[in-house]
Amino acid sequence: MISSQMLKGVLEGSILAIIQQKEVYGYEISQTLKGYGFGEISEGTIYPLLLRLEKNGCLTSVYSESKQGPKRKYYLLTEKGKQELEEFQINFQEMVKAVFDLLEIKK
Amino acid sequence: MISSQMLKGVLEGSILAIIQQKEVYGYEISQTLKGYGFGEISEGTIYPLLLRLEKNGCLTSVYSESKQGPKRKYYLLTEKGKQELEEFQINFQEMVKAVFDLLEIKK
DNA sequence: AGAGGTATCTTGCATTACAAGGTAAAGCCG
DNA sequence: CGGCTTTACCTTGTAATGCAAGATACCTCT
Repeated sequence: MISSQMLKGVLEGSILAIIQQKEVYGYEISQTLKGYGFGEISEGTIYPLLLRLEKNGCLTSVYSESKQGPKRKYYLLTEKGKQELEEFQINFQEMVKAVFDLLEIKK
Repeated sequence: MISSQMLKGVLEGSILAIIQQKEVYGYEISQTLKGYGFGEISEGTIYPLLLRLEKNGCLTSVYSESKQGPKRKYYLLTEKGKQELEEFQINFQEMVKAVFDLLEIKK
């Protein structure tokens, strides 16, 4: 499982990426992340992060009824959110390159 | 430049990797990291991290005179440090795979 | 003596993942 | 109906860690 420290700064971008793909709600995001191999991400992690991004202007949200439980809060990327996501992708690749360059030398 | 949050959990492993390659001292590590594209890593970041790893049992250190300045503190990996480094490599690759899988879908 | 580069370390702050817990709606089953 | 499970959202407090800022000290060159 991915260490909690290694997730910092990566989780936010990953969640933006999930939301870009389709309209989702918080609880669904935690399931999706698990499916991609992120392991069990606590709801105590996801909800504050979503609220932060919304307050931030990266996301907007809409409440919607559900047939099998309480209301769901669906999220959508704003223009700013899309920009953030692009910056994240560039940043992430840069970081991965730096670490790989470093690790490869010892082979 | 790589965001500060994205470094968390990555920097420790990267420093272990540098030390494995050769005996180095703290100040030199900051130069090396810059060379690999990590950007300017503050000494307020590196020294506490090194002390932590040493207290941790991952590193040992030796003071050595220098001809061009104050004494240098050289670091060496212990057996435990090598194990940590290997775990980091596995963990890091797992994380990168998860994020890449996620990002790739939108293409 | 003074300036600048080398080298180590400490203190306090900001960010962020998470455990733990709280609230509530819908369905199922006895 | 009454209790259990699942779904769904949120809050509070804690731990980890990168960093700015600053302190200390050695060496060389002018």
